[in-house]
Amino acid sequence: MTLHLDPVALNGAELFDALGEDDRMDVLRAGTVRRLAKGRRIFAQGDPGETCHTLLDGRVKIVQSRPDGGQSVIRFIGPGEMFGTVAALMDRPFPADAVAVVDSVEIHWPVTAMRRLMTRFPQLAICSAASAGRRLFELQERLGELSAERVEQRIARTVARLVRQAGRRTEEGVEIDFPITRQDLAEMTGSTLHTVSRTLSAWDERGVTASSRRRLVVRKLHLLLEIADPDDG
Amino acid sequence: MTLHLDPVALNGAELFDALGEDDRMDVLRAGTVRRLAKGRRIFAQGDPGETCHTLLDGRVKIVQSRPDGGQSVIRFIGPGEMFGTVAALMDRPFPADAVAVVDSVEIHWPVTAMRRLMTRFPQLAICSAASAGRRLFELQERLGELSAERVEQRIARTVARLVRQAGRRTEEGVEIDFPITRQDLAEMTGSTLHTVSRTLSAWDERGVTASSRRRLVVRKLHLLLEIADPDDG
DNA sequence: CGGGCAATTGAAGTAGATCAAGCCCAGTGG
DNA sequence: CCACTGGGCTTGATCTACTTCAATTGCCCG
Repeated sequence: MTLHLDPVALNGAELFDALGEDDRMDVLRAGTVRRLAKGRRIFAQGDPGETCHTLLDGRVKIVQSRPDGGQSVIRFIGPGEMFGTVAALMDRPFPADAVAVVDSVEIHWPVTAMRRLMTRFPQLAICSAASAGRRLFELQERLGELSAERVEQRIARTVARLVRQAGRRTEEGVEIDFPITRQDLAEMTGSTLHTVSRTLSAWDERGVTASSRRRLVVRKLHLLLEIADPDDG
Repeated sequence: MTLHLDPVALNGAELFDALGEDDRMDVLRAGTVRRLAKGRRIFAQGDPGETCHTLLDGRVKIVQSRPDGGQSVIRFIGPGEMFGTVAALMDRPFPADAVAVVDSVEIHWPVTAMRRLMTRFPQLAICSAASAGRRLFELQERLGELSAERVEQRIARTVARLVRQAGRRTEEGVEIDFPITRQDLAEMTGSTLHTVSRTLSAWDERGVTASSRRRLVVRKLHLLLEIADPDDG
């Protein structure tokens, strides 16, 4: 089965925004597009980083597992975002697993091909550096939060971030457009599913959110932001 | 007073390792070398990122201050490392302060000049992307630690990292070669100076470390690593 | 020699982890 | 169609590693 190759599919993809349509087509042809069934692991922590990926549709979770058996959710990838690229370009093993959380579509390139493309289109190299920079800043921010803020505040910030990344307006409010568990939230905030559960229950009570099994709707964003940033921001 | 411009001074500097001596000289000439008295602030959080820096000698602390008044020590920079570069290249304000913790020497370039240099020597661009990647991975690691490990373990890891970055062999053991306070350690581990003080006291007791005012010597590295990584690694 | 930054150390309080028990609901297969 | 099963969620009770508060000491530099 062949998926159609539409250069427009890459509109908004961070890696390709700076390229013209013709160039995009060349880049597309050098890669492989494939469907990913929900739950499918795209690469595993420790695998040699030999491929660069960009998500075209769906949602992918990047999870790091720690020696003690615990996991950390590093981030969720949305359409247009690349992943696995930094590791590949640095010839390092992947530092985390990548798992499709819903049925998704991605395109991927062997790192050798990507290097060739980057030589030909320096914009690609610059974009990928910028993307690394953005993530560096984001992590720095999260590091500061994690060491200074209380759990509720961290959960609020995390949910607010998810709203920005994956919020879909509904009549009820803004819904996170992919299934997310309390456990996920716990692993993103350095907490436990128990505490997350209690927190969400309390928020539901107050009408801030409406959460259910794998589903999260923010009904009063202003209140959430208030919790995330008490003395305003 | 003119500091002499010795291309060899840049040996081991991550940004320049890939360049020949002639090219290095060109790069050097485009920048400004200056001494930094201990305590001197090189740039401040929020300043427009208009300069790229590389430390030639000494030690620089990168500190983020949070809205609530607290601070996070993001990292310490040693000779050869660059700083402020990612922000500058992305046209973002600096996300943190940079402060010289001992008398130091740095070289810095206006970001416009650095962009020109990077076009001329693509290696510079690639190196700086790689450097961002390394730091990205390091932060990911720290994020995982911070959310999962107990304070003592985090302090141990942090000290172990400092030993790697700034350890100097002495007859007593390995000494961190710049002045560091309990407060610094607390801000690096997301803890308080009280807890750090108690922890170091306990370690001193056991002969793991020998700490005093702004000074830290690791006497039994194997024990420290044991604490940092209980079930081996 | 004195002023202030760094560090120590005790005592008390608490956020949130951990332990424990049970419930709810979406699939699955008979 | 209904019973079963297991993953996801809730909620109470207890426990504890840290923070916070408070006081004191000691070191270094001017």
